[in-house]
Amino acid sequence: MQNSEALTLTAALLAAAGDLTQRINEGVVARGFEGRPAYGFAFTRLAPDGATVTDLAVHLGVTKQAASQLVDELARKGYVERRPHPDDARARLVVLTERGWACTRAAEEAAAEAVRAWADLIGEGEVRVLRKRLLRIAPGGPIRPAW
Amino acid sequence: MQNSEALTLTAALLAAAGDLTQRINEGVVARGFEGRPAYGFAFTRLAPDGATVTDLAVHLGVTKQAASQLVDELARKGYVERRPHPDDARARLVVLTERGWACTRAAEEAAAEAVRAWADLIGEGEVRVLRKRLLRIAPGGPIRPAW
DNA sequence: CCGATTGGTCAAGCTGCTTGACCATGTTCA
DNA sequence: TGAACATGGTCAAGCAGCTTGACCAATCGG
Repeated sequence: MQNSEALTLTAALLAAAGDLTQRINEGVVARGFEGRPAYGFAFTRLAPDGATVTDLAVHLGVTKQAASQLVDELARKGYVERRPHPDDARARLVVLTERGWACTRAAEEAAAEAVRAWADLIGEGEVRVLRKRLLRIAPGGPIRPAW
Repeated sequence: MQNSEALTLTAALLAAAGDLTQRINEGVVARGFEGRPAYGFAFTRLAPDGATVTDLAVHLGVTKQAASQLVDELARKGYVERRPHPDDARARLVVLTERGWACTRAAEEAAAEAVRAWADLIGEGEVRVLRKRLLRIAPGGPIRPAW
């Protein structure tokens, strides 16, 4: 492989990720929620049964202070609540509110819609393959701004 | 496709892009250059014959002020020079210095090395396919932080 | 040849992150 | 048991990298 092709691949990855992220956010906003892209990725961690700020920080690849600020923001907008942790009095469990669930569903819808546009370009099967390869390559990579 | 899979795909894209970007930057630093990931993407635009600040801004998806600041930074570190533009006295042509070329080559090497690690995981052919699909999907997407 | 456009910079401000300090609770082990 | 250390969380301050706004010089278009 020629050298510059590797940089091209990186640029293409960034472009694809940025494109998708942007479309999802626009879709969420269009559905009546205010937010920035980070919300969706936070939701995927909070979704099942909630998580602690530290959990969230690890998932997003930021400091716990940054995660705490994000939670503040989400709470201020009514998407999440901080509850006492059942097992550990130091910790607080961050859980989605009803509105938070609604926003999560909106994000999933918007994401599915954006991906559908890709499927029209390269086929649904190829999209699935793409996803599979990527998960294989960077399983635990940071879900963060790339630069 | 189930809804949440679309968000997973996005996360995987971000993770892969972030992973690769990080590795490249580390590789460049390890080769004795100081820099941040944006440099590499700037270089790909400046590489052949230079470019104007506005060109660079479009390529990176930022304002021309931001691009100008980046050029300041690159110039301060000796990677680029601002020259008068041959055809347009308003414009200035930003060109790579010898050190800039060296850093560009280092970035390409580091990128190739990082991608090689992927080839070990999914095969070189698959990497090529991946690149092809991505270029098809988001040809002119913004080369920018995703959120 | 004059108004509108384009390339570029300066200045100020803001957002989202970081580092550092700190407190409360939990865990470990002599 | 209790002293030392580890862990979850917040508050505060600072900073990097971007934005908006204002402006100047050069070019283009009628």
